[in-house]
Amino acid sequence: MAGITSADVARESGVSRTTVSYVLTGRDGVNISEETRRRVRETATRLGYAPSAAARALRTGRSDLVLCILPDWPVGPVIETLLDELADELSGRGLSVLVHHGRGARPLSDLWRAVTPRAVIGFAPFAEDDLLAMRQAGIQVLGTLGEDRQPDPDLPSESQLRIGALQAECLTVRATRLGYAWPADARLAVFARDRLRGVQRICAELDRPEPVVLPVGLDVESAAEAVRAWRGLGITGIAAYNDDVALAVLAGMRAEGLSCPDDCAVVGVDDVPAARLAAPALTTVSQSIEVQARYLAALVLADLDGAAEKPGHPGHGLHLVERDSA
Amino acid sequence: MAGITSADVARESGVSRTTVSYVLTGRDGVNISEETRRRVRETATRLGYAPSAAARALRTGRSDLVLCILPDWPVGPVIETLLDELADELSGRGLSVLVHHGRGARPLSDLWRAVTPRAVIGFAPFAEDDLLAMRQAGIQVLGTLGEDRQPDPDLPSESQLRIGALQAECLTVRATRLGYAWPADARLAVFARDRLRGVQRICAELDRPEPVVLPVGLDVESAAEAVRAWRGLGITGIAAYNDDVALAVLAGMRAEGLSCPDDCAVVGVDDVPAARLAAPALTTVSQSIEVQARYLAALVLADLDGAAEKPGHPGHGLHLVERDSA
DNA sequence: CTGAAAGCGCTTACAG
DNA sequence: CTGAAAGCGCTTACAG
Repeated sequence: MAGITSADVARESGVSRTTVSYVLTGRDGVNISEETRRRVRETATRLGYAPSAAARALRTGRSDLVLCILPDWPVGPVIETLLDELADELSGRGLSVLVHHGRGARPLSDLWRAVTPRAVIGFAPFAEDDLLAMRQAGIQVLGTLGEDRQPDPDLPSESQLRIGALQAECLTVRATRLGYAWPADARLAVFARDRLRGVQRICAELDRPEPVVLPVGLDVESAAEAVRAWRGLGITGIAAYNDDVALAVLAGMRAEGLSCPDDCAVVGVDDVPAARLAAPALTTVSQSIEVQARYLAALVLADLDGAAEKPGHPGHGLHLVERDSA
Repeated sequence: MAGITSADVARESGVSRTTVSYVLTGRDGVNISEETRRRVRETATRLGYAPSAAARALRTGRSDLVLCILPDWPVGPVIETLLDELADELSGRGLSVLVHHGRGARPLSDLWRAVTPRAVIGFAPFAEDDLLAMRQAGIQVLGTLGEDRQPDPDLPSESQLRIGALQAECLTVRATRLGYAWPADARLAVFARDRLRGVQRICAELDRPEPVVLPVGLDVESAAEAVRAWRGLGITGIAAYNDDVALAVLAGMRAEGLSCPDDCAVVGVDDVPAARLAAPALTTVSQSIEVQARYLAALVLADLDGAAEKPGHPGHGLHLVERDSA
């Protein structure tokens, strides 16, 4: 039992709970003597008083939390960094970021009610009724990239598309026929689909043949098999779903005695630490996390402040990191 | 405003709020006709009623949340998987896992009050007063590996020690003098220290010279510099802080024209996907996440059930994954 | 400038 | 078998 309530602070400092509340929540409108304010604050810290968030949430209908809903698989260092930066950005305004892994696997509905967050940021689309309920409860709902409209599941994400396009633009400089290394983990298919479409779009624009899609697991065997197949088709450029998959392709080529980029070029996505350390160093598409995090934070804060106009979208912040593999 | 309260459900189904509460929280002690139960439940779902977690938390002083406090840097795939498994394990009992990144950087005190969690799991030591306050509030506080005692910051973590020891045991088979590849990121020093101590302990036991500690950043340059220095000292086995650092060492050796494991063996930690894809495939120490997650979940649930005895510790679940680099 | 009082939505003894 | 009522701790019109 922590047990220190605002009533304790009031009694101890000889004022009413009203005054305690006014002093502690910092309402400037009310005139309270500087002396009283000082005394209340002093008592509060002396008693170790911290307001009950549950009571406050019940009363005001809102907490100081921002809830991030992640998919139910390990999201990798990029998202992790994003979360971290977002938390930093928001903590200055008294907002805490809470992350829930496992969207999809576990029911979401209870969670946002349990937290009554100020905003919810989804890293994968929400179910229609979840979305509606959150909106009705007055919660700000944001998509990954600050897309305020709920992304239509059938509509490709513009930034995923851009990722694939950047990969293809890089590869088509030297390669005519492209391969696409599809991730083995089925849960990644949503993103893979859109990235692949980006590759396809560029191929179509340049009148190149369709990219040949092959699944690549995170082991040498699986990758070597794909590499052999691509090789047989005369393919000399591979766009991989992400760096992990790209690293597998590199290992597969090595196992097959092929040299990169001479025999075949490879481009990844994410720029994980291992990318620059690979042999050859991996060319990859990187997202500038800071920009993204700052934009997300700005959106949340704009809503918090009841700002009329939203901050402008900073663009996708994607760029190619050219190294040796392509 | 969602606005559907238990009162609405009560009115709509012609019973009192008491009855609604009894039916929905599933108290078996009270005798309520099956017919009434059915009607209440039906009305609740029809109206889309979900109890206010804030009110429930205020009333009972407890929510159905388990709060995990992570350090303020990207924790890597191992912890991510652990979190995910833990969430799965706990969701069966109606508990949701919420993760907070950024321990240290941002104030913790407000957070656990805002969430009133059932349990808090810390992946880095808590401040003494935070710990005290949480215990006082009746919150179960657990360490990373289910260590129920608050780890003494000056006392090495037994499992970190074991990690280093496993690395050293593997390397000392062939190498006499060892090097330790220390992570460039200062925030990792807490763990690096204990892993290094594990290496030192084995070296001492075998009457080998002290390992030579050198910082290694996640780039070829930095690693190559360290490799040259170790080389000059006649060192032929390197224990790396984790797989990322080990990959850097491998890249550094490659840059220096050295061959692994012939010129020098390397052992990492974590078994990230890139480890098995490296050239040569990286020998590494792996933690069995499932065991760890299940144990953590069991601890939380035992407390929830008011069990007298705690589940037995499953051991550290560490093992060496032998591949080609050592 | 400060206090008494209502009410957020729930759970739970307690009385019928 | 079911309901009226208290109370969790807070905020905030409202009245002095």
